[in-house]
Amino acid sequence: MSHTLGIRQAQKQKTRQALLDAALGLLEEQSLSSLGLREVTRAVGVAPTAFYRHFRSTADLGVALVEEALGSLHPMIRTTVSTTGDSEERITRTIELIARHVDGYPAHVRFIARERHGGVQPVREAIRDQLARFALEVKDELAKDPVSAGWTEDDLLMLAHLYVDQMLITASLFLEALEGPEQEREERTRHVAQVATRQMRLIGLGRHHWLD
Amino acid sequence: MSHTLGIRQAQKQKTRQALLDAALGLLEEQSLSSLGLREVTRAVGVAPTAFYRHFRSTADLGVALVEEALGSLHPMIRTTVSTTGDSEERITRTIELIARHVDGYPAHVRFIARERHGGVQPVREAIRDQLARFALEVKDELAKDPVSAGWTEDDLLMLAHLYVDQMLITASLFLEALEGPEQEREERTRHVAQVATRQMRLIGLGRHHWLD
DNA sequence: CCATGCAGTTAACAACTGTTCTCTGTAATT
DNA sequence: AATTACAGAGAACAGTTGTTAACTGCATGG
Repeated sequence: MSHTLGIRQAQKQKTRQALLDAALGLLEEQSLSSLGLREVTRAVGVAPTAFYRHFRSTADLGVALVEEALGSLHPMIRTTVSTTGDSEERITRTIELIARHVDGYPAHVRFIARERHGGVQPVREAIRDQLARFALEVKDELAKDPVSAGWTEDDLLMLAHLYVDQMLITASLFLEALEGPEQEREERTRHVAQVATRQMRLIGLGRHHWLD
Repeated sequence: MSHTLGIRQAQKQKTRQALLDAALGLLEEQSLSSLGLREVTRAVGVAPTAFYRHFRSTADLGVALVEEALGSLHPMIRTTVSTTGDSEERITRTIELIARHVDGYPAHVRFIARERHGGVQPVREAIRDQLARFALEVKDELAKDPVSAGWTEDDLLMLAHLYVDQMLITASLFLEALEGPEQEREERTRHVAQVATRQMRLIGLGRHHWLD
């Protein structure tokens, strides 16, 4: 069912993506609410008016960026949480996967962390919705685990939210470590991983004794 | 040692505070990186150039706002964490205190949540430093608790950070509940409190079984 | 009581912003 | 082959921005 786009539509998507990429770059040093439409088009090398062919406003572009940054992440979440092995192994693998993701898409991570509580309402809402979806997916995976026997849906969901928030905080800390001076980078990254691992371990302990 | 300010200095501090208040108000609907100096002075009813008598830039004003929003919070933290009673009582009281604080200073809470990962580096750093101080204070209080016997300093600190982050997330959720439509407000607030309580309880459980 | 310091004002600057309208070239459709 | 649709260019708009300079009035310290 994948219809090959005509030259026309292909070129359009290309500039659209260029706008998204340029915006993401500019957002390393500012927030979305101060991102100007002209600023973005200038970075791409296109006329300011061309912007309107793709987005109604920078807020609209922000929502598209949320889609790009989080939309493609769902399969990864599912496979990560449902990975086999004892809980210690699972924690190590999860932390490692977060670190790898931050390494691969630092601008995406920064954008989500920055705009989650940022000044643009539609973007905040889009992020909140995506994270709620993540929490639901994590909940479903948690439910499959024998440890979750006897848990109510509500309790599973509150634990899922705890995990999701914790993963976001960890990702943001990894990012800060990356932004620091090169020589401290490795040590800071290791430190973040070590702390995050123990926090996850502690939460896991609480999980095991929840029904006592 | 409190020297009564002259008429001159008193008036200066008055306008300075007016600038801070106006900025905090304007920041409800945008981020600091898009806050204009003229915008602030206009809201106060003062000439744009007067701004420079108090702050070098809006980033500088942001740092001052961090001080105002978090600086006065330290005594509260100490007394809260060190409050007596069993852990269930302590959790209830902590959540209630957070809710009360968000109710009393919503703009401050919003500002911290928004700019913690925001686009202005000096402000991010100021918030990070203050939160690190909080974590240290929480650590000190945790250390006094008999439950912490045998814990390493590192483990106490990682738990303290977990608590601080959790408190911030909870505060932000309370704020979102406040911002919603009036009729849902009470129920949403109750729901946030309920989830946060159980998350704290689960972390507390993990804490008790940490040395197993 | 007079001289100084300084919070706040006024005016002007070049540079920037979002948005509208009109136009052009060319891929897509008929 | 002729027509249409539409991504992008270009120019112009009124309004905004941060920053500088020179000023005014008044509380303060000698």
